[in-house]
This record gives sequence, structure tokens and C-alpha cells, in this order.
Amino acid sequence: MSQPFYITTPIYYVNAEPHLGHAYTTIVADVASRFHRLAGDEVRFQTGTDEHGDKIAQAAQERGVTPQQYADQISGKFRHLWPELHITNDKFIRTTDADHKQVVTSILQKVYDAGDIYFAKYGGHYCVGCERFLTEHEMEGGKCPDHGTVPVYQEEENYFFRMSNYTEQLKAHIEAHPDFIRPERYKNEVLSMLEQGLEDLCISRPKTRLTWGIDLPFDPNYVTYVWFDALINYLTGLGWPDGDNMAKFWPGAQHLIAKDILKPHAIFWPTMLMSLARAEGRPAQDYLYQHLNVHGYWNVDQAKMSKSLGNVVRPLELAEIYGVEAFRYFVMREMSFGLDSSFSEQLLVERYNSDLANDLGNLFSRVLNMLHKYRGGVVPQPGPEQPQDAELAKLAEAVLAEYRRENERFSFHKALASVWSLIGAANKYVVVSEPWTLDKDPALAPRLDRVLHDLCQLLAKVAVMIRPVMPLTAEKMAGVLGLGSIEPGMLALLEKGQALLAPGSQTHQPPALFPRIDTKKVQAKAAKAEQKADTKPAPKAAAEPTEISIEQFGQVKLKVATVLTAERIPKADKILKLTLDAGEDEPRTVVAGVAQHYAPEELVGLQVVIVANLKPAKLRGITSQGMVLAAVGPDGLCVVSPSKPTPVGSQVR
RNA sequence: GGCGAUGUAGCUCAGAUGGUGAGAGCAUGCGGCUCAUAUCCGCAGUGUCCGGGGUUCAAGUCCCUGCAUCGCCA
Repeated sequence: MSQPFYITTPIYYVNAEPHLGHAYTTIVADVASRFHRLAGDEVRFQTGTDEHGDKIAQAAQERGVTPQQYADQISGKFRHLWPELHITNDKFIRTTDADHKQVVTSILQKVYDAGDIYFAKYGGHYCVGCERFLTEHEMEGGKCPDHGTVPVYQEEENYFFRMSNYTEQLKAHIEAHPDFIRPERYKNEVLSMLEQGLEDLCISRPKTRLTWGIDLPFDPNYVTYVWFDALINYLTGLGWPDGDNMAKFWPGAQHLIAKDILKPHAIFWPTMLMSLARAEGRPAQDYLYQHLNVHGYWNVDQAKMSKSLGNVVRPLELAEIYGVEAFRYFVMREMSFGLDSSFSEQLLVERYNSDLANDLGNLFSRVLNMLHKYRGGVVPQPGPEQPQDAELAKLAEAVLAEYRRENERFSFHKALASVWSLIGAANKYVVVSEPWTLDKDPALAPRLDRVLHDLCQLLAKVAVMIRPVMPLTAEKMAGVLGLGSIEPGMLALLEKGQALLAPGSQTHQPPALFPRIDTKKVQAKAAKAEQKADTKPAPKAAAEPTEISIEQFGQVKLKVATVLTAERIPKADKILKLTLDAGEDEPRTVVAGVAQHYAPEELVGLQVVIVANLKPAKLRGITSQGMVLAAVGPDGLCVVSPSKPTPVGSQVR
């Protein structure tokens, strides 16, 4: 019996709604959980929400609700999303749960009693916007680089955790357990942080500044710093200190995180655990988790996300459009665990069509259709084995081994690639065996039996192996094959070489598992939607993010032009009528609002930058073909001009 | 500024300890089959293995240097 498997996701901070990143982490944890159940291991899978801290209190205040009400609301969104993505967590924990508060309090007291927490005064530059102290290095010209404000020098007394004391011990542990943090790149990153030495960790916030948190047991004037509070959830969820789950699951604990929270999980948390172990007089090994698994980011390609529907599609909406199964498959197959990946609808559809529809779906369909056509849907008694049968069986065995190995080390993409190599081999086996030819000669019936039998067994194996990623599809396949349900531990049966299907058993007509997506239709729809979008400019442009893409910028055609003439316009005291040479056949007429800052004669001969593709507009009866760029300073306008003489018509970019 | 990672076919990436003509999947082109969701199978490619230097009988693989991208730290 192998060790029980305990996997956690981070508890998600309830200052934002669930997005792709949250969904990915949780799907990975779910796949790992399902894999271990399939392998026959006992599994506990925990996720939840982190609900304390400044930002939550503030967001609640803005909405006129209490922090608890606000946290309840957002936490609920996470809780309800997971079943929709076929997530099978055993526990959903919240840092506002009563038992969690108690555990945090109790651990703080232990660590405090053991002397690892001390009280100290320190001063620093506090930025109100950032809600934190800035280091000297962070400030630029004495100002906060993010807010441009001068931080206030404040002195504050706080409690500190003696994290620095554990630097060497942690370093030694990581060196002795190279897969403590994986993939390796993150282990190296952590080691380099340790190399530079750790400081002690401030673990409190005075209530004068923040009240939304767990009180320090040894000083009611302070609440606990969110990380110290949050990390402990991994223990709370098991019923620390002496719940049954604690003894059973903690020894096999693995955490799963995105790379942005590496430091708290790879440094704060292990040192906290070492301190706790010391406080209880136990070896650190008793408390340190087994593995920290770190994954990368999804780069969402907004340009490619807007193709099908003409508006920006949120990644999670694609799960609704193309199905949760395909969505899960895509994220697990596409991302090399640990690295960043790009996410787009196009990539999703490509994976869907080639891997799911063409390879897997079609294999399933063709095999079962032949079985029904030639053998009434009954799994035949196999005839004698031939070399190509043995070869396929051997490959299946190798794939099974690789599948387990890669899943155990969180290389899910490789595990899936391996399964698909088997699917590819099966498709080839069909072509080489030519069942349709075998069927024509009654003397070849035993051969046909063999081929169909082996293909059915192979499909059963594939169904088992894809179950962690696509549970519904796997069950659908199993049902059609007459396998019934895929039970925990079934992977172990396969590894023992046990056949899953009994000759003589009846199968059912196959449905199309993954109907092919017609990309031409999608594109046509996209083109249409884009046209529509063009004629109807987005009304909420002002509310859009302040960043634009290079493509968006490229739509603005800027050119160098020389002012040929400039004249005042009667009854208009702000604008001048200019004619410009922009390197075109005809001079352009442009109206510029610079009359209060430039005399007409100052402008003649000057080189300026114009927006060349601006929609013409009538001002005071004059059609202006573009606009002249000018800097708007506190003391008036200043026309933008190239710093050296430049040929007219030159592009500005 | 310091440290580190990455840079291989149009795209996404594999390529222990240096050694037969540099690979896979997708996309592209051509051919074959017809059981199947116009699917499957085969063939064909193209690559200054980021640039420059060096070590070696031999380097994508080691060393130095430059560039680019990214990350961590300050």
C-alpha cells in the first residue's frame, strides 16, 4: 500500500473573481487526485479561500458590506465554480472558519512560547497607496514608484518570526531532497534566495492599521499577518494537531502553487513548520511537506481570443463553448508543467480537432463501428497472436509505465503525450491490419477476431488512462465498451497485465465523443462579427484598460509634414487653418487649435507630426484632414516637431 | 546593478555523461485506404541548432563573449 496522497491548492484570495489561473491550478490538483485514486492510493484534496487582510476589508467597505459578507460572497463563487469544472475536492477551507482561527492561534502561541517570536520596533517609509513599507531601494527620488507620492516615515512596533534562524537548516533540507521543490528551476531560485540570507518575518499588523484578521494570542492589540494565517490552512484542513487525517495524510503532503507565491510556500512555510516542530520537540521531518509543485502562467492572447464571437472571450467561457472535458484536456496537455504557456481559442480548437476528434474520437468510433458491423458488437475470443499484435501490446505496457512515472512527477503533458502515442499506434494498427479486408474472407475470421479484440482492450486501457483528465469521456467510453464504471485502483490492475474486457461481452453503439469543430465556420462567424464590431465602435472604450497593443497603436498613422501656410480664421480665436505638405499629391488642409500659442508666421516652414488617417471633420466650415500633434503643458501648447529635418511623409512610430 | 533561465523546422517544443546524414506533434504539399467524426496511414520537405570566438580528431551538446527574451533579487 503506497502512502496516502494529500494535495492542496493555495487558498485563493477573495479580492477577485475566479479566473483561468485559479481554474488551472485547481484542475491540476484534481487531475493529480484522480490519478492517485486510480492508482489505488488514498487521497485528500483541499482547496479554499483566503479571506483576511487589508484589501478585503477595503473592498468590503467600498461596497458597503462587512468584510465577512464580502468574503462570503466571493468565496461562494469559487466554491460553486469547482463542480462545474468537474473538480472533486474533499475539503473547501476558509480562513474565517472557526477551527482555522483556533489552529492559527494555537500554533502562534506554541512558536511564541518556544522563543521564535519577538517584539521589536522599526521605522520605515510607509506608502498609504501600497499599504506597506517601502525599502530605500524601491523608492525613486524619495517617492513611491507606483503611486508617485512621498511615503510617510512611520515607526511601528511589531512581532517578528525568527525565520533567519532556519536558513541553513532549510538549505540543507533542499539540498538533501532535490525534488522538495520542483521543477528544478524553482528549487534553484529558492536556493539563491537562501544564499542571500533571510531576514526575520514580520507577522503582525497593529489594529490601528488593520482589524480584519486573527488576533495574536499574546497581544490583543495586533492581528496576524495574512501569510502566517493563510499557510496554516494546510494543517487546519487535516484537523491539526491530532485529527485522524493529520496522521494519515500529512506525511504525504504536497502543495501546488503558481510561481508568483513561491517565496511564501518555499521559505516562509517550511521555516514555520521547522519552528513548530522545534516547539514540539520533534524532528523537522515530521512537519515538512513532501513536495512543492510550481507551475507557470498562462499568457492569454487577447487578439486570438476574440475570433469566434467578435468580443473578448474569457478563458473560462471556452469551457462552456467547447466543453469542460476538452478544456481540461487542453490546459493539461498544452502547458509543460512549470513553464509559461499561451492560451487562445485557436490553440484550443486545434488541440480539440487533432487530438480529441481526429485521433481519439475517430479511433473509438471506427473500432466500435467495425465491431458492430463484423461481430454484432460482441468482443470476440482472440485468435493467435501475431508480431504486430505483440508489438502493440508491448507499446501499451511501456506507455502505462511512462504514464505513471510522468503523472507522479507532475509532468502531466508528457503523460498525455504518451497516451496519445498509443492512440496513434492503434490507428496505424487498424490500417496495417485492414479489418475490412479480413472480413471478406471467412478463413481469416480468427485473425479479425484477434484484431478487434486487441483494439477493444486497448480502448479500455485508454479510457482508464484518460480518466483523471476527462472523467466523463472516460466513463462514456467505458460504458460503451461494456466495462461499467472505472473504479479506483483500476490502474493497478492494468499494470498487473489484467485484461479489462471479457471475450463474449456486449458493447454498445458508439457516440461521437468529440464532434469535429468546423474551423471555417468559426472563422466565417469571426469575420462577420469583426465587421459588425467595426461599424459599431465599442461604447465602453473609455472604461477599457489604459494599455493598448502594438497592433492598436499601429492603426494610428502618424506622418511628418511641413507647414506651407498658416492663417487665422475670422471669429475663431483658438484655431488656425494650416496647409501642410505631407509628401502627398495635394497639400492637406488641417485645422489646429494652436492660435492662442502660436502666431501663424511662427508655424510656416515648421515640421510637424500629423495624424494622417483621422476621419475628416468640419470645423468652422473648414474640412480638417487630420490633426497636428502638440504637447499640452501647464503653460500652453507646444507643437511636436522632429528633432532633425525629416523628409515629409515619413512615418512616425 | 547582481544572479539565473531560455534562445533548435512556419508554430509548440524533445534533444543524459560532446561522436553514425539534427528530431516529434501541429500547420503546408503530394500519394494511399475506405472501417470511421472529410477521419486514418505513408511520403516530402525547408532549419546559419541566436551572433562571434575558443577547447577538441569531433560541439546543438563544453568554455569565453555579445545580443534578445523572461524571471528572481536589490
